[in-house]
Amino acid sequence: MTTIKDVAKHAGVSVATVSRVINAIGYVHEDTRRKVEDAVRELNYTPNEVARSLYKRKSRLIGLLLPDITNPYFPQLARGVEDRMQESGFRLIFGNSDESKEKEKDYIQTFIQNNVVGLISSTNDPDSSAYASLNLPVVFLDRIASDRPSVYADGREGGRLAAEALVERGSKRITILQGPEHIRTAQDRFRGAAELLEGKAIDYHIVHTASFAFADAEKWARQLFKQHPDTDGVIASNDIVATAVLHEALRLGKKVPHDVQIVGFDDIPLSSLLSPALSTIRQPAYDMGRAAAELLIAFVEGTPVVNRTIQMPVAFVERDTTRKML
Amino acid sequence: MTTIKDVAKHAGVSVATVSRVINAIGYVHEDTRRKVEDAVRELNYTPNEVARSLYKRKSRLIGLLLPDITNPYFPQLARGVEDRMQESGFRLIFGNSDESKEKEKDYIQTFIQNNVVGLISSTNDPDSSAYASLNLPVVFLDRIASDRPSVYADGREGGRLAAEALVERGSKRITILQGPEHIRTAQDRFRGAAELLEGKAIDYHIVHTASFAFADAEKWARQLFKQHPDTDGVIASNDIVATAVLHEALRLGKKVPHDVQIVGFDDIPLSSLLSPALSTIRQPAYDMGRAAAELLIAFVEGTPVVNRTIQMPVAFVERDTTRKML
DNA sequence: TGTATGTCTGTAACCGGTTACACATTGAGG
DNA sequence: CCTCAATGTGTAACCGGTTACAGACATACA
Repeated sequence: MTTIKDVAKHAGVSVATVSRVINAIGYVHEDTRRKVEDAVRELNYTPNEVARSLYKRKSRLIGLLLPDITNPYFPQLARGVEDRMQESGFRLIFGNSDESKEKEKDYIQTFIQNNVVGLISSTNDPDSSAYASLNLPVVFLDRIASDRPSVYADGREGGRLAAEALVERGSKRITILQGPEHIRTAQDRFRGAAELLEGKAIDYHIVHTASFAFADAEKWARQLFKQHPDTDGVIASNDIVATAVLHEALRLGKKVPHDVQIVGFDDIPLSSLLSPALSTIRQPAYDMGRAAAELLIAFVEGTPVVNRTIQMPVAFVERDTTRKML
Repeated sequence: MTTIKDVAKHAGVSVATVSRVINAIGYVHEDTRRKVEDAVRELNYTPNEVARSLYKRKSRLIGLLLPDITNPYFPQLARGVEDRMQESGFRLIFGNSDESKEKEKDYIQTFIQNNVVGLISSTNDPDSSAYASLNLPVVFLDRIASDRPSVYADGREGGRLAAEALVERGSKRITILQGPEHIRTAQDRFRGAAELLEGKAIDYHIVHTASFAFADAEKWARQLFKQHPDTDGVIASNDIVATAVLHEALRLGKKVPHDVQIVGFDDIPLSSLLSPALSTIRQPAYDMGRAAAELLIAFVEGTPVVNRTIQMPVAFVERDTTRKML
């Protein structure tokens, strides 16, 4: 690899001068600058980021920690983060945490060891000491942290919208699948839906669920229709679970949306491709990723930040698992 | 941050000794070792990877370059890579190339600047100079490079299996959606299918497609049924395209699989969730990711490697877009 | 003419590790 | 008791950048 010394020798100047040229800092004579630039070009030189990072104690790397990139919701978040970071010349060190504190700690550890300048995380426990003790800017994505920077969607409004959609379209006996208790955003959705139904004095039941995995979701779907066979409206905790419910309903010979209406949450790409296509509450995942990146960059670069927590809007996406309104 | 100097002072030894203890290299007296270990624990010290990387000119970082993590096929590859790398203590710098040579070069550049020890890439042009001139181990994933390490699925056999499945199940007028011409694996699938149909002297048509994106796929699906309305069997270049074809067929009022049979390629998670569920040729994406990581690790660590190119088996997954055989 | 200021450049210390080398100590074997 | 190898430890150079500082020179101004 060619180093700054090679360039210096080739251009007949000192390394300090080369450094000044590359970073466009301090005084450099026009002629000298040209000589150095020529040398850089001829030797095809690019500075070693590691050496830079060592001296400055700062890299151009950002840590990104997601539960599981295989879950169709997260690639969009990741892509949003990546695109925005890329625009400002930051690169991502990426890890799947599988919601394991152990793995999370491990990753945070190596992030620090690699001098990352910031961290974006979708952890279930933003208030854990692992984050509090970090003297690095951290942005929580799709998660809510008390009093720490975060970007998330308005789950409560989403829950409300889902419930409202079902009620308006005539569901009388609604079942809410309550998402994992340890995920605050999931609980917000649940709360929003429950509040609206309470307000309208509509009868509803709750089925508890503990994860967002499809394999588990099938189990809860079966349980749902066994416990509440006369349900005519289901609010699922996300689109994966909604898909499982849809499948189970069809398997039981129910007509969707005639016999049962179903509303999901997230609007993952899959949702529009199902038959019938899934009605759902859309979260702007890609934009949330971008927003989180934007926020982190502001912290890293010391730009003043007005809103440290950003709540993104949600919207009801009407497809074919809810009845058409006249 | 606590450095090796702090530990040395705290333990009353030199930095060299601390280094020896951490790396378990050279002679260190038992008592000294304990003192150092205590100091490490008390100060909660972890070595700075950047400094290490600078001296050794090698990091514990691997570059991973995928076209687009948002495409549901790639997260599984990525996850396979990540899991295997994680087991050996390597971390990933991740980038989306969008099949753009520009972005690819950019990423490769910064990978090198960050002293990555290896690179896994799903590029469309493995033989480009950008890779040839690299003096880094590179493994091509889901792509075929002439004479360079790569991991991919047996596309030709896959194409053959797809065609065979349709023929066995009675399709007489088959249309093959030929995938993007610049993607070798896609062409292999096409070739495999065409060969089998030639062999059986079955009439078939070809519709050209240029990408794997869903929006485009819908267009080709419409074109397909317009140009060949009597088609009773479709071999799609991947599951995304197959999904679009399925939608279009249903929209046109065709019964699937009675009127038209459809076979996809990849077996992305979506496929089993469609109604009717998609019959497809399964590629073991997760395992391919793992295999690529495994191969790269062997190169990095200098382990002798017997097979530099690994072809993974494919299998026909029978679901509901093909007729049941008796 | 003397001094201050601005321009230009190089030397060397520094970032936090690793390791070559020198040196001291110990124990075994003759 | 001497020699030699094995063991244990520290000093300092090195990785490839950045930057504080000093010195040289030119120009402006009193």
